Amino acid sequence: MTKPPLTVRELIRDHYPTLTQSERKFANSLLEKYPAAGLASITIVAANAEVSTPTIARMVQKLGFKGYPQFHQALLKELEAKVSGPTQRRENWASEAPEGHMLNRFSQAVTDNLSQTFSNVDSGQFDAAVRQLAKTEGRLYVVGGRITRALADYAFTHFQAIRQRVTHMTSSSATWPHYVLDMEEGDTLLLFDVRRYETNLQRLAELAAERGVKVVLITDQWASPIAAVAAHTFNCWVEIPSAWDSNISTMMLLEAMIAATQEESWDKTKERYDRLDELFDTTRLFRKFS
Amino acid sequence: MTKPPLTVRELIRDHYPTLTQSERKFANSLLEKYPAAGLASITIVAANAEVSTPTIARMVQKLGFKGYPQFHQALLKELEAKVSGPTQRRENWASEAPEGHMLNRFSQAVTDNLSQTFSNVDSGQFDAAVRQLAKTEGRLYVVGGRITRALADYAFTHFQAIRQRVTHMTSSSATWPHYVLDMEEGDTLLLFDVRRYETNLQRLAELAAERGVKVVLITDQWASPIAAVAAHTFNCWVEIPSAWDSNISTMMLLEAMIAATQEESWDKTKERYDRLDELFDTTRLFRKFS
DNA sequence: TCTCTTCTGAAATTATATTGACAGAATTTA
DNA sequence: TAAATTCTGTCAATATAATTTCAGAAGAGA
Repeated sequence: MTKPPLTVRELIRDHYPTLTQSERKFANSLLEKYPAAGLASITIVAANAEVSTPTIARMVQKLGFKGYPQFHQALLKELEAKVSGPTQRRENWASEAPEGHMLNRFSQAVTDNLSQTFSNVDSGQFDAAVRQLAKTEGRLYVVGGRITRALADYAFTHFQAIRQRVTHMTSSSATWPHYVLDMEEGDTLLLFDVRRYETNLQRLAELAAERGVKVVLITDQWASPIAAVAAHTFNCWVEIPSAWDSNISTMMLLEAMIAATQEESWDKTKERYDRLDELFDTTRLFRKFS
Repeated sequence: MTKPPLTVRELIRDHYPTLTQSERKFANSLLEKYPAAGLASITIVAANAEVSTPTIARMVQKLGFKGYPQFHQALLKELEAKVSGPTQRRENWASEAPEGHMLNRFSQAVTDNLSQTFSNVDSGQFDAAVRQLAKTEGRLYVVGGRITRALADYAFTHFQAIRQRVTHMTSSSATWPHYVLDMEEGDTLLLFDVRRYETNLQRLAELAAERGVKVVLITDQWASPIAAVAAHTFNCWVEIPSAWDSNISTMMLLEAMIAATQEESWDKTKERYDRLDELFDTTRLFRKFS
């Protein structure tokens, strides 16, 4: 039988009647700013509650802890559990595959990656990057590396539908100088670089930055060296149980950017979409969706 | 002028490029359990991240703190501010972006899609498809449509690393007959088709199936008509708050398949990977990952 | 008011945390 | 491959934290 570990909050409530005046002073101060008010050193905590350190020491022993460090640790465990708790919500959507099946291992890794990636995006940076991507006065160049070429391609296809003046720089770096020649201030370079970082891409980014082009970099959690010259950098978590890296979080961030860019300039975009639809109907390339 | 107090998370993000390997080890462990992993004593924190205490001390100084205690205090201040702030019941893994922000709406939609997709995969089908994809006796053809071309490209790049005899059929359908001419029994066709389904792709699938080629189809939740001739069909949920469809779940399934295929034939694959690595080293195209 | 009991914090003691110096390991560069 | 650089952990020193002791303060009851 596993014992249910009481939270410190509950412990305090239980022992409150037996606490002395100064001890209550501390108890109140902790409950008010829980758990932060209990996570500093005993000295600081005591000063904040305006009591002496022995008071705190005696009280945590009353609560059942061996000493202040143990009490501190208990608070920390609680906090940790709270933060990592929701991740376990994944249980719901595991498929019927057996425990160690690739599908389940994979879903776990992907969930973690997405979670990490999301919580590390700075929404200010994101908004700024989106505004940059929506700037139709300048040209938008898109480029990726060996693996991320596919993502660049995906980005290109979508951005092309949203706005004008989009260029996909082919992955053959021999042609890049021609593009650089035409780059000018106000242009944007959307660049994908995940490990193994490519020196070609770095050169390209440096040249572009020199010419006043704003570089939007999408990279992995370890950050490509290009971050040094990029106007906006985004880190995506990419680790999976495999010899290579996953690009799902990268794709997710990219799609979020596309969606936001579209929203940013919906008036202009809507018309483009309608015209595109018409064209598809005309060419009969696609079946009508039923 | 009020100073904008950067969060520790932001500080880490800003300094990440200049961090050393062990410092990143700690940075990752902290970001993973933020802020709990940084609120114990330097000794404990170091042990948890599996680095030495001086490493931590050096790093927090890099971040701009005078010493570990100052760093600890900064984390605590953040925690305190968060608890007393208005956004107390923040959604689990949403970033710090406001409620209705695109990032948060997007994360919700993506989570739902992945969840749906996962719980609708039949692990038997999955395993069977993987076995088919790992069959190196036959040739593996990969093809996608207007949007999914990028996914096909991604699949091609990875499968090419894993096995021999892989062909990416370009999206220009004019060239397809040439490929079909050479298709024979035992070959595999990995095909992506999401709405709007493309008639070209359907023709192609029918022709291939007639010739005894096993078709592995990755499509959306409404299923492309190609499912009728496919040996294995997988449905991916693709709806997001946008005028277009998301391909994150599609990508996820694809990556899971690649990972499983690689596992299936790891003995053969490992050697290919090593050789590939050597080649990259030789060409110096990529930086060594540090 | 006095005395007894209980509580509290100053100070001393002990334990632990933090930092700095250094040398070996790992990595990059020539 | 060898030299130079950078990184990383061990160890010692120093500082700080936690605990214990104890004398005085505060309150309760007579």
